[in-house]
Amino acid sequence: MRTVPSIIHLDMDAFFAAVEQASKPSLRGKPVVVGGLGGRGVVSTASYEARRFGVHSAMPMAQARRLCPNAAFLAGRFQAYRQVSEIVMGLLRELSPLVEPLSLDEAFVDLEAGPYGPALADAGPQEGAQLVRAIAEDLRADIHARTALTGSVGAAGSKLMAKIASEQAKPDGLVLIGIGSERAVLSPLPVRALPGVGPATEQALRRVGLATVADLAEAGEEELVQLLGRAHGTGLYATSIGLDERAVVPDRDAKSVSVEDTFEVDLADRDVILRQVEVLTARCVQRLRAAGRSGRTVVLKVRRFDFSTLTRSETLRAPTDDEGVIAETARRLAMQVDITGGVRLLGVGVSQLADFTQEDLFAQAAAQAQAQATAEAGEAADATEEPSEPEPGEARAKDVVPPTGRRWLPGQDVTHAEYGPGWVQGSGVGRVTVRFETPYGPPGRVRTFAIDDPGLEPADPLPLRQ
DNA sequence: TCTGGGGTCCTAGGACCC
DNA sequence: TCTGGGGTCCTAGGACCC
Repeated sequence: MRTVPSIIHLDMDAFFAAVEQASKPSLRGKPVVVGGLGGRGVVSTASYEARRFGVHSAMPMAQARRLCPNAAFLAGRFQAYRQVSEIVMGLLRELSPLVEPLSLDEAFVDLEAGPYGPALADAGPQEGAQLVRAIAEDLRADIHARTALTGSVGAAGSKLMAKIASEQAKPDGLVLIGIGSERAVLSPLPVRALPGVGPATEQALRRVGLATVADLAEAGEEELVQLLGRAHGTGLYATSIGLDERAVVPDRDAKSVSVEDTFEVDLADRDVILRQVEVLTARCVQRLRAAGRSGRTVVLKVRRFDFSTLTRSETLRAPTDDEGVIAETARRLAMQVDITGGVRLLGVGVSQLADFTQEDLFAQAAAQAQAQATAEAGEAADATEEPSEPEPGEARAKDVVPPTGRRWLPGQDVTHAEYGPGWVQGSGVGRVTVRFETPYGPPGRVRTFAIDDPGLEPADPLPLRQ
């Protein structure tokens, strides 16, 4: 048991949207919505200005446009977000080696394992809390100095309470929850405020009259297990009384790698679907290899026209990172699913990951043998089918990039030979509109070009601070 | 113009082994 | 001859999180 609130949770405020506003001076103080821009896109992050119109994460983009037509709607720039994230995580690692990132914009830090650990251990509850407060305020100031962004920090004696504290600190704030005051803080909260309680659990609890965290604590472990099952029930009961002993764990290895695409138009043709499965596999394998991993279980995900979702998986005899093997497996799985009515999403994933090292030569050999076998099996199967050549110019869904010209996405970084760095404000009917400004200057001017203007090129994101 | 993409963890049934 | 229980792996689905 800690005597000092030495676990902190950092949560950057409206992260993606805030990076956009920091990058693009003309958008500061204005509603900004980052997300999928296609007909089936959803909001990833809305700036606080856009939230005032009711726009929020996971909302269909079409609805966001209706609610806030004057917002800037931008595609995500993950390269930029990653760059900023690395700076922020670096600042956290100065506080402790125990940094556990939850996403690009969120992390736990255990201060006791870092340079302030001894001081925190020696301090009484009062000075300890003061020290944590000072550390956290310095951190927030450093983050702003280095990235021009704000983050909110919660500090407490457990991950659970630190996370709840950072939620209360938003935006741009700091909240400490003193050791011993956990239950007082938790009790009045709606169950939905607890991590792990989503719409389904909230409903299940509401049906038996449990609405607040105090209600859960009063109901007791027995009843919650009855209601929600062993793991969820015991976990939720512990949570309701403020019990959480989980350690801050850095460097967690990924357990799966997957890639998926929702298509602008449902796919109805089996051959088109198989082609897309291959495209997805290529992307999946690229990421798998980049991570230096191999996988043993191949998973195909299909979302049908009616949004019903199914997965089919196959476990190989040995882990592999061979694109041919994984593609053949995924294709085989895709042959098994009923596609009547059309398919709106396809995904390919790999799990049961292993590190590919020298001692895996056996596994590699086995994988190759398997590849051989499945290729032959595939040929045998194909022979019974009518192999249909893809028609040239056949309408293939989605990400088939137009053969000529480039696709300019709103928000994208560009540079022009004459006008310098800027970003794409919009494009259509053969034109692209660019605003020329940088994170370091005043709002810039807009110019319009032909989409194939030879002076215009995609560019890397600029750092937010010079 | 209904509903993204990348993950984690849990449950449950059947196969298989001891 | 009849009856069994536990552990692990595989597969499918679902809840949840950011």
